[in-house]
Amino acid sequence: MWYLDNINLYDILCPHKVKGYAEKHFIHHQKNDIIYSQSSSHKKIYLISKGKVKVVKFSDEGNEIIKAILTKGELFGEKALLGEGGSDEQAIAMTDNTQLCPLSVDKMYELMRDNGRFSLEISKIIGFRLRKMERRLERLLFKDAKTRLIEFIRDLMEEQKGSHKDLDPEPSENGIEIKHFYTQGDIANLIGTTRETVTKLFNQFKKDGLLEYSRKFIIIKKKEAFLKLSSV
Amino acid sequence: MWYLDNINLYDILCPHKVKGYAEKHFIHHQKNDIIYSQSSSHKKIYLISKGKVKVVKFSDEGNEIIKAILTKGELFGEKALLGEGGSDEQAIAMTDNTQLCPLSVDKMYELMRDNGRFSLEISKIIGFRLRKMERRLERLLFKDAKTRLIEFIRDLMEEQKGSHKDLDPEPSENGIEIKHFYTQGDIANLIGTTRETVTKLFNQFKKDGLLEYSRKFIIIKKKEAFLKLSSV
DNA sequence: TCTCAAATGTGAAATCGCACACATTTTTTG
DNA sequence: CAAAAAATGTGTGCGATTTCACATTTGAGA
Repeated sequence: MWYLDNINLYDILCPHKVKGYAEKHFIHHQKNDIIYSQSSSHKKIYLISKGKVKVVKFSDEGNEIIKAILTKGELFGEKALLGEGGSDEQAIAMTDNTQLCPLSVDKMYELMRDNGRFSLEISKIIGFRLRKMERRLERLLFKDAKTRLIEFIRDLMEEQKGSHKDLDPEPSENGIEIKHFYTQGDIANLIGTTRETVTKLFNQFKKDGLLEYSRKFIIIKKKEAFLKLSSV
Repeated sequence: MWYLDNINLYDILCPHKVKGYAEKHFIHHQKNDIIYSQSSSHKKIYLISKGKVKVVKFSDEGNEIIKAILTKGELFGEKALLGEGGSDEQAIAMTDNTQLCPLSVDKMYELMRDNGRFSLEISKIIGFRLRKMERRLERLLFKDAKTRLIEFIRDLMEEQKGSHKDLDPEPSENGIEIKHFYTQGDIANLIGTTRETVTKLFNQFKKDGLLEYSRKFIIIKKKEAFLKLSSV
């Protein structure tokens, strides 16, 4: 009962919404809008109700590191809970008509104080994020670029299988179709390599008849053979 | 008031301890004892009251990845809160006479439900861990091994400055003395390089008169020059 | 105090994937 | 629909690290 993996914050925030957080309190953003950058000392946490959001950080040298790409039902800006000293993290809307439910840190504290279930869910969300980060780090440390790409795709596959249990995730006709919204550059960033390397790997896979790549879909033709390519 | 960076869970757990968690409920471990490995389906969270604990994960190939090295006042095993599906993480005592205060997940939930302040602190602890992980990842992505080592040492320096405000962290006599308990192998693991590379870098630094290295101490001779070595 | 395993030191050879420099294709936007 | 901007495709040289193979030192435990 408490051990649910799929958290739905809407359920928890619903009563909160009712108590005066009507529709008009949602905020909307267009593609590439900056929702916040740390410099503007933001003190809000956001729950995504529509669209996609990219949380990034720019290193001193101007490199972009993608911390997370989030969609409906997910939460970001939770670092505001930690108080000052945050890095210059930015949140950017990736789609038009991105709809967010903003919560001030103070409101957040209030909710956490009053609602045990809510606090727990927040802890879990941050915990899951930590776990994901650890996986990313682990791969970066021990696997080569090819393996990292394969595991990234495998994760995509499993996430998709998890979220739409109703949909058949495996139309045996053409292979396994994975819907996605990453550019090769994004993928490169997430797995810690260069865009060029990702491109070359995808084309290698394609040439070997293992998968098809397009902007919106990855189709795994030969799952077993593909997964087996990972080093060790 | 809520924005305290240094969290002391003892303050929060004290009432809890009083309510029946007397001294006898602490558990003790000797060096290299395995406190838990995920396989044993542990359902506990631990607060360290004495000693040091290393949380590691072994990858499929048997490589060790150090997730965290923790000391008094810090908390681990919090992934138990997330429910099943954890990786095969292990926690190992690094020192003799390591003293821990174990809390069952259920007790934890109970505490979190009843005590808003407590929940918040837990969220913050996990949040700080996440932030640290992100820093580690960022460095790994964009900095070379030398820079990573320098920044690792700088972090050590700052942590030490932060925790003992009473102690003078800078005996101008010889330089800045940093107490530590890492082997070069540990450091290599934490910054994502090989032990050999760390050795060579330390010796390079020593040769250049920038620092002294020993098992227990690192002494920064020329802080400015040393920090300036990092690439950009 | 002696022993032995763990930690540290060092060099030579091998290499992954990055950086760079473009060409081509696709998508967005006015 | 045309023009500009993003995203993708591809080759080449190079360089920071890894790997491997040992030597030496340290310190914990018996």
